[in-house]
Amino acid sequence: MPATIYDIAREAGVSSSTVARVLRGDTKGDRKDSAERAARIRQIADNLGYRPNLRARAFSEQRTKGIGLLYTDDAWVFEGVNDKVLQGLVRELRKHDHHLLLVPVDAGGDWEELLLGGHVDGCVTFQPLPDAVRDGLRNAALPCVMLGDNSDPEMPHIVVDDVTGSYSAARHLIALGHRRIGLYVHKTVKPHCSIQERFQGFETAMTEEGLEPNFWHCAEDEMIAVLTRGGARPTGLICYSDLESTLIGHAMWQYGLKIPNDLSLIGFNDKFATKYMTPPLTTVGFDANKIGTLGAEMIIRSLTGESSKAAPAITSVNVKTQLIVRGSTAAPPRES
Amino acid sequence: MPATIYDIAREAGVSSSTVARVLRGDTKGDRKDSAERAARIRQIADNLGYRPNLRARAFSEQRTKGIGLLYTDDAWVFEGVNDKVLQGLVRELRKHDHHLLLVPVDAGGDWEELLLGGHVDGCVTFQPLPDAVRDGLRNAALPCVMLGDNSDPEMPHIVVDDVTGSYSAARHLIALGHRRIGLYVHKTVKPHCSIQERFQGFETAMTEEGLEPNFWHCAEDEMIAVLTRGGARPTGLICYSDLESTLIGHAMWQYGLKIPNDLSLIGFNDKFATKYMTPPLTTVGFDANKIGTLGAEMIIRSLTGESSKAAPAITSVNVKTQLIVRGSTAAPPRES
DNA sequence: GTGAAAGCGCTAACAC
DNA sequence: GTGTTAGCGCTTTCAC
Repeated sequence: MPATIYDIAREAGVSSSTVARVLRGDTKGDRKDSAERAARIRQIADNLGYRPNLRARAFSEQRTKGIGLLYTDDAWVFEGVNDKVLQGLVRELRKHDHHLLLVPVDAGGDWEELLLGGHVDGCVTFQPLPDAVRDGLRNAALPCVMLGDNSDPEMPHIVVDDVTGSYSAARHLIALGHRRIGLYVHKTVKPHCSIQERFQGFETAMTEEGLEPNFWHCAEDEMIAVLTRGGARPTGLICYSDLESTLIGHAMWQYGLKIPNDLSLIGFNDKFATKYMTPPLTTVGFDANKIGTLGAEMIIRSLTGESSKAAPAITSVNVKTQLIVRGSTAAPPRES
Repeated sequence: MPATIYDIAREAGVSSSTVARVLRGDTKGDRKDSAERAARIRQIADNLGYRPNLRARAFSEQRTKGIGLLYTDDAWVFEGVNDKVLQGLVRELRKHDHHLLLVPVDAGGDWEELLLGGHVDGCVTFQPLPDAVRDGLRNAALPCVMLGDNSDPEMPHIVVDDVTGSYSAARHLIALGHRRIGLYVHKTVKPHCSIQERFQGFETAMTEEGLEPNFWHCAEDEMIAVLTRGGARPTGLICYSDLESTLIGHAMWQYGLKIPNDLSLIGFNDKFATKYMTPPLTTVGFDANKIGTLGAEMIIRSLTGESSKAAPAITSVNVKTQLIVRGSTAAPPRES
């Protein structure tokens, strides 16, 4: 049975409130006798191996210091760059004495009791939330920060500067001499802001040059069929993420086509493995860890409700992207 | 202000315990008046949007239904196959009405208060724990299950059948005609059971054939130097994980050497991307999701303390491996 | 600076 | 089957 403040109080011959205050460090140490008493209390606490009971504290303070990470798609959370986001998020939350809970919120997730029962003080999301969840959070007035998603204009969010990212990717291909360039999104990626914005940057670059912004949102087979047909096939392809790049790169290899000779390929996210692809992948990177760190700060801030002060709550952050040129892009093949 | 059982009790004109009982479903419904009253209570609870306060419940029940995932190395948790383990773990825990907390336990993790303060009922680990953490858990009598690690013989664990996995990998290479075969572990991988056991299976296969079980535990540069020297270099390499395979495969490509023509390569873990490598990687796979699922069941069981009954507590599970033969292995080059 | 006491919302033991 | 009551261990007020 772990020691409580009462055990300490009894042994020290003081009241429990004194113990609580001392252990909280809420004592000035003006008077000499007080300081001595405080030292003794601390000593006793130490001897007894005292740890504050966090369940009791949570009950009393009416908060758990827990943040829920809400998600519907397992693969999306752990694959790709989101692992880095998650790392940054957890670490930063711990610094602020908070912790992260993994909460699937889809059909089988059984999220209602957990979230609305007050087991978390706030949430963070990686993906657009199901409507039911969003309404639930709103009713419960649970603060929420969206990471890599701005599907709900009322919620604070952190997104990647997708427009600039895809713009620079397209520009890179154009500079190499490509004219038939496409943007490819796998059909399993649900429509959301990132797709739109990556298209927008791409489109801008293309129309600046009077080129057609080809767009595909389909299964890989379909995309591959387009890439392997003769004649006016694309010579450059910007992929929505490194996943598409992997699939396409692999298919090209199967068809005996070379990257970058036959097709220049650009990915998105710069996940770890892409620099070891054959050839290493040119990709649009960004500081994923920072997204997590910033996200943690934002949710913590909205918990403490600093928004009411002079500084208004930060509601939108845009993380810069950077094109990382590696071996998967080159001048297009000569027209034969 | 959310409704409590007292609000419901007042409105229904009954006591709070009756409300609690009814909402818990702990009522037989024998008597007619009771059933009616129960229905009315449920109705009122519904109208008031009642949710049980989990903080209060946790305080009262002296448990949070939270399980901590303890780790020291961020990359290790989220990279590789552990993402699948994690998915299985979270989902299964949710089925049992528990949830998962991510808890870094290294120097900056600040884990003590969280774990020893009773904010979790048990733990799961992916890696050997720092001694301080292990002692802390033991003192606090916190149940713990180790996943993919058996460094502490006193703790229940789930491991992969590494011996058989590496044995079959070696056997595969031998059958293809290889004689100079090595096992490679990256130097960043700390010595632990998996390394030993993968070596053991490998060694057994090699000595059965009177071959030398070459072993390297070093940086990739060093390994690559060995692989690219002339003469008696290895023709087959079994890698500790898919990471090593990726690094080595990439280096071979840089040196203009072909896989599998110049070197047969085998990975471990069968992570998603390996089947899209060029060439697709032959690898030792296993059901990572199942490890998570089983792990969840084990920790839940140890929480409810079923071990005291007739069935003894399960303390060790071995997950089967399977060699997945793809394009990265072939007959060795002819001796020139 | 200190102590007494109320309260957080639920569970569980007990008397009716 | 129902109501009463006593905790759970902390925080927070309010006298002193």
